Amino acid sequence: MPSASVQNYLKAIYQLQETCETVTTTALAQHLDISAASATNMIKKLARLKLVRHSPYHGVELSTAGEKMALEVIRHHRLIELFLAEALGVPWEAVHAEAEKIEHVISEDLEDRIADFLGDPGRDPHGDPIPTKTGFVERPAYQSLFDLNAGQSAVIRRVSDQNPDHLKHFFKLGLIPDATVDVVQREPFQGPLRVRVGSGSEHTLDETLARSIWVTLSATQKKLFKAKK
Amino acid sequence: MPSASVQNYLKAIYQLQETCETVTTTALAQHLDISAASATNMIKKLARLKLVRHSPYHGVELSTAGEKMALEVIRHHRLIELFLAEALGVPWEAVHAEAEKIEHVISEDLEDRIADFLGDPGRDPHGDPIPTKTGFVERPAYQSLFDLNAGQSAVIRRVSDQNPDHLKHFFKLGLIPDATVDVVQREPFQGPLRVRVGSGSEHTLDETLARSIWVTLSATQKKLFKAKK
DNA sequence: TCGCAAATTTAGTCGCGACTAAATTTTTTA
DNA sequence: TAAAAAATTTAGTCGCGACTAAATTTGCGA
Ligand SMILES: [Mn+2]
Ligand SMILES: [Mn+2]
Ligand SMILES: [Mn+2]
Ligand SMILES: [Mn+2]
Repeated sequence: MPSASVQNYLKAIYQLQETCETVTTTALAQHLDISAASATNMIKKLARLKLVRHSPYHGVELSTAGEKMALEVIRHHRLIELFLAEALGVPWEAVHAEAEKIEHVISEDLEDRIADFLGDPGRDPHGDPIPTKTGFVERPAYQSLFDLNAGQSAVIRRVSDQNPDHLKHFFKLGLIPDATVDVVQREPFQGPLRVRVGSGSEHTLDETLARSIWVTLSATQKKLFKAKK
Repeated sequence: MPSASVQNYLKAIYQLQETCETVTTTALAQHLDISAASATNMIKKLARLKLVRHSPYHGVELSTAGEKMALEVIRHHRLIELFLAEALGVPWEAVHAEAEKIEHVISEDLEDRIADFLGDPGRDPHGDPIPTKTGFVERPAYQSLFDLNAGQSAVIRRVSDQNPDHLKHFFKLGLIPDATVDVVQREPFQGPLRVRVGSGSEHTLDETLARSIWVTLSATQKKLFKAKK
């Protein structure tokens, strides 16, 4: 039974590993909003516990045990998010903060009951995959909405749950998992993006927002892409 | 936002005050399963925070602010117990341990949603009254099942949720709030008690068990009592 | 390749909430 | 009512997880 702190560190390292192969002390510190010295401290502790491999000055990497533990916390987190949304109607921009605390205090039995209640769901409200009890998790290769070109059409698969204000905005615009978006216009030089949501309203998204949304190209698009080749 | 420790101490003091007027350091320490020195330490901190009045060597008493805070935690605890039982089918002997941890991490908004979901309930699964949001709580004058005499009939109002094994046993025997019990036989000298549950099976309860069940005399009994006078 | 800036680690400290051992106060009992 | 016992507080320590300031290492640009 690792402390809530250890759990949060492992989760953070896991999440950072999803983008960068090796996680730096500074990245970890920034992600958790603590000092770099504190991060070093905990990294050394995690290394002592064989939950990470630490190459001093060069970064940190989860061990098999560490990754397993991270996935357990993430499973708790995402199940709780979905449960709060489904059972209690907690709005999707609020579930993350709530789950961030509850994830550390529920028993395995409660975890199982929640999973059962939800029918063993595969995704949390933001489209993030929920790891299985056995520690397996999907790693779908999505692309950022920001990387699309004008004229392309895509299906939203996941949105970042880090910023409640962004989430609220996305919800209002209908930018939620499974929604269809067409890139109407694309400004050059990392400029903003104009999208049509479903077959309805059009909205402008700046880089930060567009980078918080991950999509897959819709079927017709993929065909087109193949044809070009 | 007081720490979970502070919350647990306040709750413990509140619960001890329900029986003894003034709470001793030792009683508090035993209740929380910590050393007396640790209790003294925290008592001094709570006194500094104006949450208790401390008369050194003589005991501790909640201030108005301390009682209010205790009731907030207790409200969380009992709402969570009932919610886990109702929404997820967590058995009544398990809800207490689970709520003991979750009570410290839910937001006010989540508290409200849970209360709403449950229809603003008055009692937790063990029959304990749930304080209102405004800090009001019933203080019904029940009597212990152990204090009844042979021939008396009563309705169970509340059972102690402290011991999961006892709770499991009570449940198996049908000794739950609103059940009717008749005292069939009463051994002298604090001896065990024989009761009929509902109009069904008979069971024997020793002192500890019988003292964990609180009842009100059933209507007919009260009449009899009046008549005698 | 050298020097500098950035990243990282080390050293030392703090608050929290626990502990044990010892001192003190209160209560009980002979 | 004085001594013994019990309860309580004080004194000092510890692990945890944070911090700042200082030292060290790394890597990059001139
Ligand atoms: Mn967390
Ligand atoms: Mn999420
Ligand atoms: Mn608690
Ligand atoms: Mn209860």
